Amino acid sequence: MSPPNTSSARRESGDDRRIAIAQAARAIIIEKGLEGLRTRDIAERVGINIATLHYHVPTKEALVALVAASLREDFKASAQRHPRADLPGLQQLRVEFAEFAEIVAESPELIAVLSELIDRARRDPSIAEIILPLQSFWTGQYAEIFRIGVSDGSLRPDLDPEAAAVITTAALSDCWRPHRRAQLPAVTAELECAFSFPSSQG
Amino acid sequence: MSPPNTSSARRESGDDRRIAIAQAARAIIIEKGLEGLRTRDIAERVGINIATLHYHVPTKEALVALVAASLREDFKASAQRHPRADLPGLQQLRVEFAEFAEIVAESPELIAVLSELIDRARRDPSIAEIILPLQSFWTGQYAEIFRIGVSDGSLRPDLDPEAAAVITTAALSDCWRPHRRAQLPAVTAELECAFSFPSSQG
DNA sequence: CAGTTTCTCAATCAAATGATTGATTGGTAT
DNA sequence: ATACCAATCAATCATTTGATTGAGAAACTG
Repeated sequence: MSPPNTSSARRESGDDRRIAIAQAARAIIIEKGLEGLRTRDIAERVGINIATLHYHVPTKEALVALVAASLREDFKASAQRHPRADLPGLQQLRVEFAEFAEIVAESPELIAVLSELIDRARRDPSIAEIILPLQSFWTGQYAEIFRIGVSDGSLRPDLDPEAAAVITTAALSDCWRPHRRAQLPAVTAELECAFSFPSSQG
Repeated sequence: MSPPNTSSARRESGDDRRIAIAQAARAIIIEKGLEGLRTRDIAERVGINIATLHYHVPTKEALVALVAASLREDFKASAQRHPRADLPGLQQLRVEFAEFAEIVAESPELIAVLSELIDRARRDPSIAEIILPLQSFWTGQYAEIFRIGVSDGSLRPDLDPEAAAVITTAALSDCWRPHRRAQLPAVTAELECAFSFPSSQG
């Protein structure tokens, strides 16, 4: 039994290990898709043996669920930032768009992992159970902003908050993709025009 | 060498074979994703030997490209239907939405194949080369309708056709997914409101 | 410290996977 | 009928794949 490379290194805790495994899996999904995700490649990237990987995450299915859970954790972290509840709806929308643009800039490739998991969610209820509520939550936040905007008169009175939220999140997601990224500013500007109330422009 | 199951069956032509292979692959992608696409499963579904599959489509990569090409063929077939060029922009938009709803109803699961290929396009230039032009073409059609609508006054004069087209196609694609399908009518209605010119409502 | 639990590893397993080989069959032209 | 080419097949290959086993090390606990 050869000693660890760093002879004085403590073992990572189980939780830290699983975080490292999830991060490695995410990186590989970005490169090769779920299609190319291999347990050995993950183990290698983390710097552990394949059996160790299985010790911490017993099946490949559990591994994909771990990736989904790690996305949920990330999402939770960014959901802690509250929108400025004192601002008119239209202003809140602008703030959300600016924050979204920041996320895209910080994590340009996260959409690849998300998209793969959304595709898998259709086929795998355990992934759907994690991913779909994230989507709903995100859409729900926009719906709430739209309701506020309709109430305060900064957004169109005939606007359907739920439908507008779907349109918005769909458009933003599409602009997260590499070949659409350059269009994000134009798309957010158009969304603002589309939903704002012309007689209360401000 | 055992005789074929249907002793009087003619051999299929190479083109017919490849069509059958593409269709079988599409069906399997819907069930299992690209992740679960296996050459032997395809061969079995078509009713041929694995070596025969390789005879017609030499590599798995070529197989995925064949699937993408078959989507392109489908798309071409539906792109033959011309929009009513004599109608105002807003009316054309309504016609497009109605036709889109028909496609969704006819081919509810096509989005799964499309989505998997869009994900792969990011990682594989040969797929991107097929899939991205399809997307651009679709978006371009909406942009053209928006330009017409701005000109004829049925749509908002401050509307950005390209951005509006991205928003529209993104929202429609999202509503093709199973968990969003019920929202398609509300979303198309909201898109109409968002882009129409209030003083020329008709 | 000793005992127990957790974690890690190399080696291995059984099956799957994309692909190949060589023989045979089907189809066509002369 | 023959020759040639296209297509098909069973058998096979080499490698990969998710997962397991059993021994040993590391960490924890009393």
